[in-house]
Amino acid sequence: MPARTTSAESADMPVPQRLLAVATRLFAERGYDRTSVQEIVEAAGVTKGALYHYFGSKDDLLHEVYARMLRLQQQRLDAVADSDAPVEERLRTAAADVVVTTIENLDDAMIFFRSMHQLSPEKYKQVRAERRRYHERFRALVEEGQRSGVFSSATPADLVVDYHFGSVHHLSTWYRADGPLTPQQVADHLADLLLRALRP
Amino acid sequence: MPARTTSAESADMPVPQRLLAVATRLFAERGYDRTSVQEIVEAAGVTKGALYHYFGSKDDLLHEVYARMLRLQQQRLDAVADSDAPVEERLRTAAADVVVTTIENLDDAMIFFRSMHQLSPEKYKQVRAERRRYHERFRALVEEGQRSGVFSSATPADLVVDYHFGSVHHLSTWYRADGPLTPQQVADHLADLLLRALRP
DNA sequence: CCCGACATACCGACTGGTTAGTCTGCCCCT
DNA sequence: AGGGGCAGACTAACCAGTCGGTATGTCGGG
Repeated sequence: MPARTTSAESADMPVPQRLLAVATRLFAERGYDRTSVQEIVEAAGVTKGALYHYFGSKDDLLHEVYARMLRLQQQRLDAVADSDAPVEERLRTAAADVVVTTIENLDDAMIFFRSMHQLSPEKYKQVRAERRRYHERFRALVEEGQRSGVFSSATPADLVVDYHFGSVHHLSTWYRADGPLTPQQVADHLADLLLRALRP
Repeated sequence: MPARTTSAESADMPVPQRLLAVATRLFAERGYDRTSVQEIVEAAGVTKGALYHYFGSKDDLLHEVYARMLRLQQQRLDAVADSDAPVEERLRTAAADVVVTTIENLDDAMIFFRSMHQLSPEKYKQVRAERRRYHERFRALVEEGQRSGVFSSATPADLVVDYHFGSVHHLSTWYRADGPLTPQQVADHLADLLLRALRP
């Protein structure tokens, strides 16, 4: 048993998942470019043969991380946006939710915002498109509130959304699990800042 | 005259500056790891000998970009924070100013937030330390306003600052020079959002 | 006024090491 | 007995950094 691996990425997990879990961690720690395929397979306790048996390329591994993250967040946003609570509450919930899920998957988020441009051009395009869909759904909430007068229209909805997601990206830079605030507390604060900025 | 280069990075600029300008552009376009020293020297119209005559390593080139950016922004923040305008106005000016200078040096900013972790450990530490100094100066403004009651204390100053700088980081992802808003307009909007979020 | 000594600026071939991805084949399960 | 799951050696392409060499310039002394 060489080079200790973290908790659940050990021997009992099926090889494909194990590879993905290890790759996620290493990409987050060292970055995509600086992580060699050799390092990944060693940490997963297999060889290159296994990796290329399940994945077409190193790039595929990265893409999987994105697909997983995008699926999760889009799903959760849709659920919130489709509810029939007042728009104020829907936005607050959505804004806080994306913060919590980002913190809970901080490795994925780190990779997302730091290594996105290292995807192959076509996969990059695809990820951008899905990202935009998410973004637009969120913006629709802001616009709805602005039209109905619940939110101030002083700032274009686009900018408001970019403002908020900027802080979400930024989370992986400063949030520490051993810090004083729980994910939920951070989320509540950030959602609160957004809603306060939007007060008429 | 091979491979057209952009405007001012051409033959009349002294070699060291030219190398730095070209490297900045390429790092922003393709990322640090994916830009080879060979590509840099070719685009600058010199050879490796020249590059290693002026710079100790590829890493040095990256560090220069950071040093330039940090110097500029710290200088501007200090000037604003030291003025004797009301804290509300000082914060608004500082918040808008960092947005404008970030947009005006979008390549540098892109590199900053995407390639920082590719610096050698000691240079990385140094950059982080200077960055923290900047951050703290900014936070002091928020805290001052909170103590004097001009700003709401609902959110810890730390979080407020991270919220705002998140959006600044994010700028290089979405801001386009050919978009509808001028840098100053974006800056005013973002500063406004910050100040509005801080209303008591 | 010229000559040699030394320096600065740069060239470009080379090296040692690393990398993603391939291929052949073994092993085990069905 | 046949195929999925994997091992591990191999290859071809790079890459950062080095090094000996050259061209141009500068300066002091005879």
